[in-house]
Amino acid sequence: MKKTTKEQNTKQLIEKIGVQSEKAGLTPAVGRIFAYLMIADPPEKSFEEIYQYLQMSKSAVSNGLNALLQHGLIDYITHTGDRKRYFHINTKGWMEQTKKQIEGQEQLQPLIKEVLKSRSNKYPEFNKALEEIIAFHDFIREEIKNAIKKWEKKHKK
Amino acid sequence: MKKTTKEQNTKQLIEKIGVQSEKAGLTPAVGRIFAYLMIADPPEKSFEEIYQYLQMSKSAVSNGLNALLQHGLIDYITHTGDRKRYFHINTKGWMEQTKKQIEGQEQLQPLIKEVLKSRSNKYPEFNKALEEIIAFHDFIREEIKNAIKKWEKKHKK
DNA sequence: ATTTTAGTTCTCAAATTACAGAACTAAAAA
DNA sequence: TTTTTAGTTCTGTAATTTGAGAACTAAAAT
Repeated sequence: MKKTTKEQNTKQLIEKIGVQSEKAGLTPAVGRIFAYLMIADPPEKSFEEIYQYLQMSKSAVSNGLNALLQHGLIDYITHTGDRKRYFHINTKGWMEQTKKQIEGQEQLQPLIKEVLKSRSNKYPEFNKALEEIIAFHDFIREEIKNAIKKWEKKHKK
Repeated sequence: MKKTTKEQNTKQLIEKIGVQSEKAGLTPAVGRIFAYLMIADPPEKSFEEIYQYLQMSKSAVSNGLNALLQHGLIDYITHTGDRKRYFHINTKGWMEQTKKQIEGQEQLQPLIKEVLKSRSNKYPEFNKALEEIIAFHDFIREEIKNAIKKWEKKHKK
Protein backbone atom coordinates (compact mmCIF):
# COMPACT_ATOMS: atom_id res chain seq x y z
CA MET A 1 0.00 0.00 0.00
CA LYS A 2 1.59 3.17 -1.21
CA LYS A 3 0.70 6.19 0.82
CA THR A 4 1.24 9.59 -0.78
CA THR A 5 1.07 12.54 1.51
CA LYS A 6 -0.27 15.90 0.43
CA GLU A 7 3.26 17.24 0.57
CA GLN A 8 4.48 14.62 -1.84
CA ASN A 9 1.66 15.40 -4.22
CA THR A 10 2.44 19.07 -4.05
CA LYS A 11 6.10 18.50 -4.78
CA GLN A 12 5.27 16.25 -7.70
CA LEU A 13 2.90 18.85 -9.04
CA ILE A 14 5.62 21.46 -8.76
CA GLU A 15 7.96 19.26 -10.72
CA LYS A 16 5.39 18.65 -13.43
CA ILE A 17 4.66 22.34 -13.76
CA GLY A 18 8.38 22.95 -13.76
CA VAL A 19 8.82 20.63 -16.71
CA GLN A 20 6.05 22.35 -18.65
CA SER A 21 7.45 25.75 -17.84
CA GLU A 22 10.78 24.56 -19.14
CA LYS A 23 9.13 23.68 -22.44
CA ALA A 24 7.74 27.18 -22.48
CA GLY A 25 11.25 28.57 -22.29
CA LEU A 26 12.08 28.90 -18.60
CA THR A 27 14.94 27.07 -16.93
CA PRO A 28 14.12 24.21 -14.56
CA ALA A 29 14.89 26.28 -11.48
CA VAL A 30 12.83 29.24 -12.64
CA GLY A 31 10.03 26.90 -13.60
CA ARG A 32 10.00 25.48 -10.08
CA ILE A 33 9.85 28.90 -8.49
CA PHE A 34 6.93 29.80 -10.69
CA ALA A 35 5.22 26.52 -9.89
CA TYR A 36 5.77 27.00 -6.17
CA LEU A 37 4.22 30.44 -6.26
CA MET A 38 1.28 29.01 -8.14
CA ILE A 39 0.63 26.48 -5.43
CA ALA A 40 1.62 28.61 -2.46
CA ASP A 41 -0.99 29.13 0.23
CA PRO A 42 -0.95 32.04 0.96
CA PRO A 43 0.13 32.98 -2.54
CA GLU A 44 2.88 35.28 -1.33
CA LYS A 45 6.21 33.82 -0.34
CA SER A 46 9.43 35.37 0.83
CA PHE A 47 12.83 34.82 -0.72
CA GLU A 48 13.77 32.67 2.26
CA GLU A 49 10.68 30.51 2.16
CA ILE A 50 11.26 29.90 -1.52
CA TYR A 51 14.82 28.73 -1.38
CA GLN A 52 14.24 26.70 1.73
CA TYR A 53 11.18 24.98 0.40
CA LEU A 54 12.71 24.27 -2.98
CA GLN A 55 16.13 23.52 -1.53
CA MET A 56 17.79 25.78 -4.01
CA SER A 57 20.76 28.07 -3.59
CA LYS A 58 20.13 31.70 -2.80
CA SER A 59 21.83 32.71 -6.02
CA ALA A 60 19.57 30.55 -8.11
CA VAL A 61 16.51 31.97 -6.40
CA SER A 62 17.75 35.51 -6.68
CA ASN A 63 18.41 35.17 -10.38
CA GLY A 64 15.22 33.25 -10.92
CA LEU A 65 13.03 35.79 -9.17
CA ASN A 66 14.61 38.59 -11.12
CA ALA A 67 14.04 36.77 -14.39
CA LEU A 68 10.39 36.24 -13.49
CA LEU A 69 10.03 39.87 -12.40
CA GLN A 70 11.48 41.02 -15.69
CA HIS A 71 9.12 38.86 -17.67
CA GLY A 72 6.30 40.31 -15.66
CA LEU A 73 5.27 36.87 -14.51
CA ILE A 74 5.57 37.68 -10.82
CA ASP A 75 5.47 40.72 -8.60
CA TYR A 76 5.88 41.31 -4.89
CA ILE A 77 4.32 43.07 -1.96
CA THR A 78 5.80 44.37 1.26
CA HIS A 79 4.47 44.77 4.77
CA THR A 80 5.23 47.71 7.04
CA GLY A 81 7.83 46.86 9.62
CA ASP A 82 9.08 43.89 7.62
CA ARG A 83 12.03 44.14 5.28
CA LYS A 84 11.14 41.05 3.35
CA ARG A 85 9.51 41.13 0.01
CA TYR A 86 6.69 38.68 -0.58
CA PHE A 87 6.67 37.38 -4.11
CA HIS A 88 3.55 36.24 -5.87
CA ILE A 89 2.37 35.40 -9.34
CA ASN A 90 1.28 38.38 -11.38
CA THR A 91 -1.74 36.90 -13.07
CA LYS A 92 -2.28 39.96 -15.26
CA GLY A 93 1.32 39.91 -16.38
CA TRP A 94 1.13 36.22 -17.01
CA MET A 95 -1.84 36.70 -19.29
CA GLU A 96 -0.12 39.55 -21.09
CA GLN A 97 2.87 37.31 -21.61
CA THR A 98 0.65 34.56 -22.96
CA LYS A 99 -0.98 36.96 -25.38
CA LYS A 100 2.36 38.11 -26.65
CA GLN A 101 3.50 34.56 -27.14
CA ILE A 102 0.37 33.68 -29.06
CA GLU A 103 0.71 36.71 -31.28
CA GLY A 104 4.45 36.26 -31.64
CA GLN A 105 6.72 34.99 -34.34
CA GLU A 106 6.17 38.20 -36.20
CA GLN A 107 9.85 38.49 -36.94
CA LEU A 108 10.13 35.68 -39.44
CA GLN A 109 7.38 37.19 -41.55
CA PRO A 110 9.34 40.11 -43.05
CA LEU A 111 12.25 37.80 -43.77
CA ILE A 112 10.04 35.47 -45.80
CA LYS A 113 8.88 38.51 -47.69
CA GLU A 114 12.47 39.40 -48.37
CA VAL A 115 13.10 35.88 -49.59
CA LEU A 116 10.21 36.20 -51.99
CA LYS A 117 11.60 39.40 -53.39
CA SER A 118 14.96 37.76 -53.92
CA ARG A 119 13.56 34.68 -55.64
CA SER A 120 13.41 34.32 -59.41
CA ASN A 121 10.05 33.61 -61.00
CA LYS A 122 11.27 30.34 -62.42
CA TYR A 123 9.55 28.27 -59.76
CA PRO A 124 6.19 29.93 -59.36
CA GLU A 125 4.66 27.05 -57.44
CA PHE A 126 7.12 27.29 -54.63
CA ASN A 127 6.81 31.05 -54.62
CA LYS A 128 3.05 30.68 -54.41
CA ALA A 129 3.42 28.35 -51.46
CA LEU A 130 5.62 30.87 -49.67
CA GLU A 131 3.05 33.54 -50.36
CA GLU A 132 0.40 31.32 -48.89
CA ILE A 133 2.44 30.84 -45.75
CA ILE A 134 2.74 34.58 -45.38
CA ALA A 135 -0.96 35.00 -45.99
CA PHE A 136 -1.74 32.32 -43.42
CA HIS A 137 0.37 34.04 -40.83
CA ASP A 138 -1.24 37.38 -41.56
CA PHE A 139 -4.68 35.85 -41.38
CA ILE A 140 -4.08 34.00 -38.13
CA ARG A 141 -2.45 36.95 -36.46
CA GLU A 142 -5.43 39.10 -37.31
CA GLU A 143 -7.86 36.50 -36.06
CA ILE A 144 -5.97 36.12 -32.83
CA LYS A 145 -5.91 39.84 -32.33
CA ASN A 146 -9.66 39.95 -32.76
CA ALA A 147 -10.15 37.01 -30.45
CA ILE A 148 -8.16 38.73 -27.77
CA LYS A 149 -10.18 41.90 -28.25
CA LYS A 150 -13.35 39.87 -27.98
CA TRP A 151 -12.12 38.34 -24.75
CA GLU A 152 -11.14 41.66 -23.32
CA LYS A 153 -14.46 43.20 -24.12
CA LYS A 154 -16.26 40.32 -22.45
CA HIS A 155 -14.09 40.45 -19.37
CA LYS A 156 -13.62 44.11 -18.88
CA LYS A 157 -15.69 45.08 -15.89
CA MET B 1 31.14 53.25 -51.40
CA LYS B 2 30.12 49.91 -50.06
CA LYS B 3 29.20 47.36 -52.69
CA THR B 4 27.17 44.37 -51.63
CA THR B 5 26.87 41.56 -54.11
CA LYS B 6 23.73 39.46 -54.46
CA GLU B 7 25.62 36.55 -52.92
CA GLN B 8 26.43 38.58 -49.84
CA ASN B 9 22.82 39.61 -49.47
CA THR B 10 21.70 36.04 -49.79
CA LYS B 11 24.13 34.86 -47.16
CA GLN B 12 23.09 37.60 -44.81
CA LEU B 13 19.45 36.72 -45.35
CA ILE B 14 20.24 33.10 -44.56
CA GLU B 15 21.88 34.16 -41.34
CA LYS B 16 18.95 36.31 -40.35
CA ILE B 17 16.48 33.53 -41.04
CA GLY B 18 18.77 31.19 -39.18
CA VAL B 19 18.62 33.41 -36.11
CA GLN B 20 14.85 33.55 -36.23
CA SER B 21 14.60 29.81 -36.70
CA GLU B 22 16.79 29.41 -33.67
CA LYS B 23 14.31 31.45 -31.67
CA ALA B 24 11.64 29.10 -32.92
CA GLY B 25 13.52 26.18 -31.43
CA LEU B 26 15.91 24.96 -34.12
CA THR B 27 19.67 24.89 -33.70
CA PRO B 28 21.74 27.43 -35.64
CA ALA B 29 22.91 24.84 -38.13
CA VAL B 30 19.44 23.43 -38.73
CA GLY B 31 18.10 26.95 -39.05
CA ARG B 32 20.64 27.68 -41.76
CA ILE B 33 19.74 24.59 -43.71
CA PHE B 34 16.11 25.54 -43.56
CA ALA B 35 16.92 29.08 -44.62
CA TYR B 36 19.06 27.87 -47.51
CA LEU B 37 16.27 25.67 -48.81
CA MET B 38 13.92 28.60 -48.56
CA ILE B 39 16.12 30.71 -50.77
CA ALA B 40 17.36 27.95 -53.07
CA ASP B 41 16.72 28.39 -56.77
CA PRO B 42 15.72 25.73 -57.80
CA PRO B 43 14.17 24.95 -54.47
CA GLU B 44 15.63 21.43 -54.40
CA LYS B 45 19.17 20.94 -53.23
CA SER B 46 21.30 17.86 -52.74
CA PHE B 47 23.11 16.92 -49.58
CA GLU B 48 26.38 17.87 -51.21
CA GLU B 49 25.19 21.25 -52.43
CA ILE B 50 23.94 22.03 -48.97
CA TYR B 51 27.06 21.30 -47.02
CA GLN B 52 29.30 22.88 -49.58
CA TYR B 53 27.28 26.04 -49.83
CA LEU B 54 26.88 26.38 -46.07
CA GLN B 55 30.42 25.17 -45.37
CA MET B 56 29.16 22.77 -42.78
CA SER B 57 30.34 19.29 -41.92
CA LYS B 58 28.57 16.33 -43.48
CA SER B 59 27.56 15.11 -40.06
CA ALA B 60 25.90 18.37 -39.16
CA VAL B 61 24.02 18.40 -42.45
CA SER B 62 23.01 14.77 -42.11
CA ASN B 63 21.67 15.30 -38.61
CA GLY B 64 20.09 18.59 -39.56
CA LEU B 65 18.28 17.21 -42.58
CA ASN B 66 16.98 14.29 -40.56
CA ALA B 67 15.72 16.61 -37.84
CA LEU B 68 13.92 18.72 -40.43
CA LEU B 69 12.50 15.62 -42.11
CA GLN B 70 11.18 14.38 -38.79
CA HIS B 71 9.55 17.69 -38.02
CA GLY B 72 7.93 17.52 -41.43
CA LEU B 73 9.51 20.82 -42.39
CA ILE B 74 11.30 19.43 -45.44
CA ASP B 75 10.92 16.55 -47.82
CA TYR B 76 12.92 15.30 -50.80
CA ILE B 77 12.52 14.11 -54.34
CA THR B 78 14.63 11.81 -56.45
CA HIS B 79 15.37 11.60 -60.14
CA THR B 80 15.69 8.35 -62.09
CA GLY B 81 19.29 7.46 -62.72
CA ASP B 82 20.53 9.72 -59.92
CA ARG B 83 21.19 8.41 -56.46
CA LYS B 84 21.07 11.78 -54.85
CA ARG B 85 18.10 13.01 -52.91
CA TYR B 86 17.02 16.55 -53.54
CA PHE B 87 15.75 18.19 -50.41
CA HIS B 88 13.20 20.94 -50.40
CA ILE B 89 10.94 22.73 -48.00
CA ASN B 90 7.66 20.99 -47.35
CA THR B 91 5.38 23.99 -47.31
CA LYS B 92 2.37 21.92 -46.24
CA GLY B 93 4.30 20.36 -43.40
CA TRP B 94 5.62 23.75 -42.39
CA MET B 95 2.11 25.12 -42.15
CA GLU B 96 0.97 22.09 -40.19
CA GLN B 97 3.84 22.65 -37.82
CA THR B 98 2.90 26.30 -37.44
CA LYS B 99 -0.68 25.38 -36.69
CA LYS B 100 0.40 22.95 -34.03
CA GLN B 101 2.63 25.54 -32.45
CA ILE B 102 -0.15 28.10 -32.39
CA GLU B 103 -2.55 25.63 -30.84
CA GLY B 104 0.05 24.26 -28.47
CA GLN B 105 0.76 24.71 -24.80
CA GLU B 106 -2.19 22.51 -23.98
CA GLN B 107 -0.19 20.60 -21.44
CA LEU B 108 0.05 23.30 -18.81
CA GLN B 109 -3.70 23.65 -18.74
CA PRO B 110 -4.55 20.43 -16.86
CA LEU B 111 -1.80 21.15 -14.36
CA ILE B 112 -3.26 24.53 -13.53
CA LYS B 113 -6.57 22.78 -13.01
CA GLU B 114 -4.85 20.38 -10.65
CA VAL B 115 -3.36 23.30 -8.79
CA LEU B 116 -6.79 24.81 -8.37
CA LYS B 117 -8.13 21.60 -6.94
CA SER B 118 -5.27 21.48 -4.47
CA ARG B 119 -5.68 25.06 -3.34
CA SER B 120 -7.60 26.05 -0.25
CA ASN B 121 -10.43 28.53 -0.59
CA LYS B 122 -8.75 30.98 1.71
CA TYR B 123 -7.52 33.17 -1.13
CA PRO B 124 -10.46 33.30 -3.48
CA GLU B 125 -9.10 36.21 -5.47
CA PHE B 126 -6.01 34.38 -6.54
CA ASN B 127 -8.05 31.29 -7.28
CA LYS B 128 -10.38 33.39 -9.40
CA ALA B 129 -7.43 34.75 -11.31
CA LEU B 130 -6.16 31.25 -12.00
CA GLU B 131 -9.61 30.26 -13.19
CA GLU B 132 -9.61 33.22 -15.50
CA ILE B 133 -6.28 32.18 -16.95
CA ILE B 134 -7.68 28.75 -17.65
CA ALA B 135 -10.77 30.26 -19.20
CA PHE B 136 -8.67 32.54 -21.36
CA HIS B 137 -6.64 29.64 -22.63
CA ASP B 138 -9.76 27.65 -23.40
CA PHE B 139 -11.31 30.59 -25.15
CA ILE B 140 -8.29 31.41 -27.24
CA ARG B 141 -7.67 27.82 -28.20
CA GLU B 142 -11.23 27.52 -29.43
CA GLU B 143 -10.97 30.76 -31.37
CA ILE B 144 -7.75 29.67 -32.99
CA LYS B 145 -9.24 26.35 -33.94
CA ASN B 146 -12.11 28.14 -35.62
CA ALA B 147 -9.78 30.57 -37.33
CA ILE B 148 -7.78 27.71 -38.76
CA LYS B 149 -10.96 26.02 -39.93
CA LYS B 150 -12.04 29.24 -41.56
CA TRP B 151 -8.72 29.48 -43.33
CA GLU B 152 -8.88 25.92 -44.49
CA LYS B 153 -12.33 26.32 -45.87
CA LYS B 154 -11.29 29.39 -47.79
CA HIS B 155 -8.17 27.77 -49.17
CA LYS B 156 -9.30 24.26 -49.87
CA LYS B 157 -9.35 23.49 -53.59
C1' DA C 1 35.05 -7.81 -58.05
C1' DT C 2 36.45 -3.19 -57.22
C1' DT C 3 35.59 1.46 -56.77
C1' DT C 4 32.56 5.48 -56.06
C1' DT C 5 29.33 7.85 -53.91
C1' DA C 6 25.57 9.52 -50.75
C1' DG C 7 24.89 9.65 -46.55
C1' DT C 8 25.43 7.88 -41.52
C1' DT C 9 27.51 7.14 -37.21
C1' DC C 10 31.09 7.65 -33.84
C1' DT C 11 34.31 10.23 -31.15
C1' DC C 12 35.71 14.15 -29.26
C1' DA C 13 36.44 19.11 -28.37
C1' DA C 14 34.54 23.73 -27.87
C1' DA C 15 30.90 26.53 -26.35
C1' DT C 16 27.09 27.37 -23.61
C1' DT C 17 23.95 26.93 -19.73
C1' DA C 18 22.43 26.18 -15.22
C1' DC C 19 23.43 26.36 -10.74
C1' DA C 20 25.83 25.79 -6.14
C1' DG C 21 28.61 28.07 -2.63
C1' DA C 22 31.00 31.74 -0.85
C1' DA C 23 31.94 36.41 -0.51
C1' DC C 24 29.88 40.54 -0.55
C1' DT C 25 26.58 44.85 0.10
C1' DA C 26 23.32 48.04 1.75
C1' DA C 27 19.84 48.96 4.71
C1' DA C 28 17.74 48.19 9.06
C1' DA C 29 17.95 46.74 13.81
C1' DA C 30 20.07 46.62 18.09
C1' DT D 1 28.66 51.72 16.19
C1' DT D 2 28.11 47.00 15.57
C1' DT D 3 25.37 43.33 14.07
C1' DT D 4 21.77 41.19 11.44
C1' DT D 5 19.38 40.35 7.53
C1' DA D 6 17.57 40.20 2.68
C1' DG D 7 19.24 39.72 -1.19
C1' DT D 8 23.11 40.19 -4.93
C1' DT D 9 27.19 39.18 -7.34
C1' DC D 10 31.22 36.52 -8.29
C1' DT D 11 33.68 32.30 -9.16
C1' DG D 12 33.96 27.75 -10.43
C1' DT D 13 32.17 23.53 -12.15
C1' DA D 14 29.12 19.88 -13.82
C1' DA D 15 25.96 18.92 -17.40
C1' DT D 16 24.34 19.64 -21.83
C1' DT D 17 24.44 21.02 -26.55
C1' DT D 18 26.42 21.77 -30.85
C1' DG D 19 28.95 20.54 -34.56
C1' DA D 20 33.56 19.18 -36.72
C1' DG D 21 36.27 15.31 -38.65
C1' DA D 22 37.17 10.77 -39.51
C1' DA D 23 35.76 6.23 -40.02
C1' DC D 24 32.28 3.69 -41.67
C1' DT D 25 28.24 1.50 -44.63
C1' DA D 26 25.34 0.09 -48.22
C1' DA D 27 24.02 0.58 -52.65
C1' DA D 28 25.23 1.74 -57.29
C1' DA D 29 28.47 2.26 -60.94
C1' DT D 30 32.30 0.50 -63.37
